[in-house]
Amino acid sequence: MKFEAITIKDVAKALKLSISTVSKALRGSHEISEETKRQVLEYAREHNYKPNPIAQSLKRGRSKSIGVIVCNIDNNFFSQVINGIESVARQKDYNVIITQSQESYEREIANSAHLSSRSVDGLIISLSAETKNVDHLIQLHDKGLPIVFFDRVTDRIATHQVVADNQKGAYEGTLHLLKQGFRRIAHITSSSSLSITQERLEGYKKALTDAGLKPDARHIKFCQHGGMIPEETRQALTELVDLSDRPDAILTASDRLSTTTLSLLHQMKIKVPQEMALVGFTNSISAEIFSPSLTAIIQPALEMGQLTTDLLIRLIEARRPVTQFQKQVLQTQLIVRESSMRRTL
Amino acid sequence: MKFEAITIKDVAKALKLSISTVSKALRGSHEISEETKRQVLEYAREHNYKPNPIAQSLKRGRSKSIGVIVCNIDNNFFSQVINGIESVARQKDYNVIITQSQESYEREIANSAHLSSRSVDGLIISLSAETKNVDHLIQLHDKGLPIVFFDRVTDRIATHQVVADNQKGAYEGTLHLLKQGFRRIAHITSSSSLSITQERLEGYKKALTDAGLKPDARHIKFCQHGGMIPEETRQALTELVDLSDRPDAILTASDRLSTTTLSLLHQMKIKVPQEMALVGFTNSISAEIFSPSLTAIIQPALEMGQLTTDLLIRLIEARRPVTQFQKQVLQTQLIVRESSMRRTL
DNA sequence: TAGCTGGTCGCAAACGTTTTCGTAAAAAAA
DNA sequence: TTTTTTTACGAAAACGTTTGCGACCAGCTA
Repeated sequence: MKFEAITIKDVAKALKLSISTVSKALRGSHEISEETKRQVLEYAREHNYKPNPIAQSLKRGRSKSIGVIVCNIDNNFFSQVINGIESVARQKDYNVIITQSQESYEREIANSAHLSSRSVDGLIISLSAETKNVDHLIQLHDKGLPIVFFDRVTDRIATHQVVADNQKGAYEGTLHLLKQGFRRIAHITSSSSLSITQERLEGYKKALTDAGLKPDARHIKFCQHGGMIPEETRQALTELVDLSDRPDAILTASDRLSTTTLSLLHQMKIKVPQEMALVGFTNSISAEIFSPSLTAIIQPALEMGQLTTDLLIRLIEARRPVTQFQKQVLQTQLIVRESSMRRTL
Repeated sequence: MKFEAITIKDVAKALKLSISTVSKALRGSHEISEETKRQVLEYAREHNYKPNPIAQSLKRGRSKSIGVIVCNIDNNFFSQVINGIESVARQKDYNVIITQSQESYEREIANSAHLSSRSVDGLIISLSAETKNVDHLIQLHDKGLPIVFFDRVTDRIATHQVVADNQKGAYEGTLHLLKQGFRRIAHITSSSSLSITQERLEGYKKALTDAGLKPDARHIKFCQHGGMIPEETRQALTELVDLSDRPDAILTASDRLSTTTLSLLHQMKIKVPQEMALVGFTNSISAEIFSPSLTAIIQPALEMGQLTTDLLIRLIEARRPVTQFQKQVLQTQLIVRESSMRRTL
């Protein structure tokens, strides 16, 4: 199977011009007469000439593609972010190559190596739950690969970051539960090494403290694999439920954790919100039709993707080394629904 | 910003060998002595030499990447298919470039053109709801680009197809509703031009006919945009609800249609399943925690992605033109939950 | 007339590989 | 020893572009 395309050489031969003349004409060089340009452009259009992007990449040393590493595509938050990435990338004529780490450190390393060897011009990444060490990214960054982080970021690499205001989001979610009268509020969160985990945890603690409550370590459960292993979440929830002073509400820190927790509560026949209220970070488009409808802390996922990509492309196309880096912080939104109501609506 | 990598030339210079010797040594050619090979391999490993894939692509005329066009990534069915695609592609060392048509014919054309100009070695596609004409794909296929269809297929191009047994799936879903005692069963489906729409419609009709009921055209609603425009689904549902002999059950034909319909029923304060039962084609991982939990016809999405990719790669790597094409039909699975129960569980 | 200037265009190198072919030296056969 | 074969390597072309530079010609100036 061969896919034969017309090349610049064919155009040159047909028009009895040199290859370089054709090339310059196509790029509108001033060295070429208007008449010749017209001929070339016309012939190219008629015969549907498209420059071979691979040859261009080789020549220019840029591939016009960006790599993306997310933990999982099968998740509304990330798929929405990717929608944002794609929209900006397409508009600026970049390709997007998406890979999934599945929350695995190994796969994150493999993916980043693979992407860089595929000559992406830049990398967008949200760290995996297992990742504690970012040396693999530091190496790439030191070699000159532009990187922008979103969501799960690290300060060990000097570059742009795009995040939600996680602390505030968690604070508001917790505050809402407090206002509803819940007092023993637990927190199921992701790997403790993640930036989002730390920030959300702080917001959670701060809300409790501000309300005169003391955060209880037994009420805080970490899922090192970010909920990719269901058993992990089950374990965390079971421990909470078995506590002598069982919590009356839970704040979950991620999309997958939220849906898994709700699902497990169903299985355990624990009534939500009567026996256990729930507020979760989630961008699930179905949160409204959950049973009960789920009070959600929503991140502006689309915007995050767009902003991240915009920053990355600026980095890629910068003429001189960039030394000033931004940390963009976007606001979350709390949508109150049944799962956090003191009395069912 | 430049990303400097070590090239074969650097290796040659360092070892005082010619470029061709190094190249052959790296590929384990028999015409290079064991000693030289050892040296080259060692040096390459130590200095982390990676062949430049762009140069290789240019030389070989293959890019080791495959393009994917789906209507939407933000959807469990497609994201699971993509998981399948990715797993096989990665294993065979292919890159995957994912694009979304958003159910738009225009975008499908633009994406296919873009992907082919980006020199993908093959294309995986599930047609958009708006697509009635596949000339753009025929052109690419005629030029020699291997294509494999999944889910929403067309017979106008002679190539492999991977689909679910849509007719049987719809038949079983409808039959289940009938067995539960529902008699006025409506069907909300996608664009009538889609293969899946036709097949599911047939299954639905056959189940009714086999039960001695006559399919009623007023009970069948098409959404030309596949539910991407919420208003479209609302319109369809409203018309059904306003019928003098209002249906007592609905079979929805796609992931998005199912969740949207359930959501709209909530908004309309129509009790499910008491006033309106619901069975839907969906791969949503949250169907179990919907309110009520949603009876689902599940497609083996992961397998579909894997099979599709396997077939495509075989096509790409075929030494001689392939003339025998397969239509792989995978079985669906019906998961009965509350939304289709005559009496709530 | 001789020298300059602009305007057009082509030559050739370069990007990093792979691969065909040629060739020197070493080994084997005569 | 001479001839043939084998072994091990290098030169160069090719993939499709882009681009610096030189060549050529017309028209102009002095």
